[in-house]
Amino acid sequence: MSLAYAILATLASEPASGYDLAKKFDTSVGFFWQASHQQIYRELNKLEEKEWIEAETVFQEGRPNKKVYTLTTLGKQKMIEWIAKPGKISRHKEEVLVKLFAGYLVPPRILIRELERHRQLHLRQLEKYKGMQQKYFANPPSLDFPSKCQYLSLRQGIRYEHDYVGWCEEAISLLQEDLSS
Amino acid sequence: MSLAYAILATLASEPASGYDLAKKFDTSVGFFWQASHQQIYRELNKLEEKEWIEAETVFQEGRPNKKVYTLTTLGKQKMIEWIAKPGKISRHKEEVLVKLFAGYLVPPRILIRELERHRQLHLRQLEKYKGMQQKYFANPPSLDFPSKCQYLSLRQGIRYEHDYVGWCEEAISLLQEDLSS
DNA sequence: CAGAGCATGTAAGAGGTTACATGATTAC
DNA sequence: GTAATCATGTAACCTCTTACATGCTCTG
Repeated sequence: MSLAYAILATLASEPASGYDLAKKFDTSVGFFWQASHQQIYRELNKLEEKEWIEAETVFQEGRPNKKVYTLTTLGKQKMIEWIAKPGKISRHKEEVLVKLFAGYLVPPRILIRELERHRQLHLRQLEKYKGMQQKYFANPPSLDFPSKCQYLSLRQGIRYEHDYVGWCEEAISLLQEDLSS
Repeated sequence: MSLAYAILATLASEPASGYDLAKKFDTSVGFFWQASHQQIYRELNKLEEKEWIEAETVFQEGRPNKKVYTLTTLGKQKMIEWIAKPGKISRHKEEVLVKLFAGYLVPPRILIRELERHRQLHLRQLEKYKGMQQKYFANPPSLDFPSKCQYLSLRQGIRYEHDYVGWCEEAISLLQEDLSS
């Protein structure tokens, strides 16, 4: 059900087509929710049927026409109700940790190599987020309420990636003691 | 596919029944991978068919019989191959952040209340993990290789929860400035 | 003229959730 | 006697991923 609300949340700030949404799910909204274009188009049809959003076809020259979706009053109301409703704690799934859990089956250097790879992937993500922070949210206390909300989403991403990199380093250095075997 | 490997990883350390596995997915393995008993039983059948695991029925008095699963040589080999194969970065989905992203639709106090709830849930989780760390992994450098691997999984959980609590506090204190509206 | 970007979809299958179903024993 | 624990499953449904499918324009 959360995908529906992630779409509504995005449409709340401005109307968008399925294609636009797919792009946002690769960047901004993508910090905390991912969805492929296939999922998005399917969900948009469902939401339109329920009349939480409405579509307007925009004719374009030199480009395919697009259907631009807008949040309806009903949709906005449903979004507000959902925000106010206490939510469950999100448990995350980490493939690397599954590997590590049975990591004693392979020589430590294999694990270290994989952890090093992940360290670099997360480091790259961290740099990207930090760049965005500097560019769009230079002075947090001066932001208006809507911007603060989105700034705090980005802050989560930054903290998470920073911490992940730290954990990789801790893990690598502990495993290095067993490198002889 | 990862659920299969999460089960194999668990069976690698000791044979277990579906019921035993379900319990572990609520505790230790549950730090980084969650699964319901329905999923587990379905997956166990698939893995038995592929001969990655094998079952032995254990007759019990006063209790229902159980099927205890063991990793086969093939299963162990598949697990080792999977560990060595470079994996993708796991992106996490955070419902609270979807709420925050459209959080300007509701008064700040609603958001603060929800963030406070999550702060407490994660704090409780953190205390639980810290307790486990003290109990089972008091002196990390002295641990053997297999224990180190499992210790590092727990460390991730601890870091994650600690950081999450920190983010909640940061978010709450920033939003408190808008509390008048 | 090749490749990237715009724009929208279908179909199959894997993964995951919720509800239903049974039945014995043990602890309070 | 009520609830929790042990033990295993089926069925329906929803969500998510991967692959396939089309066709136009703009940039290099």
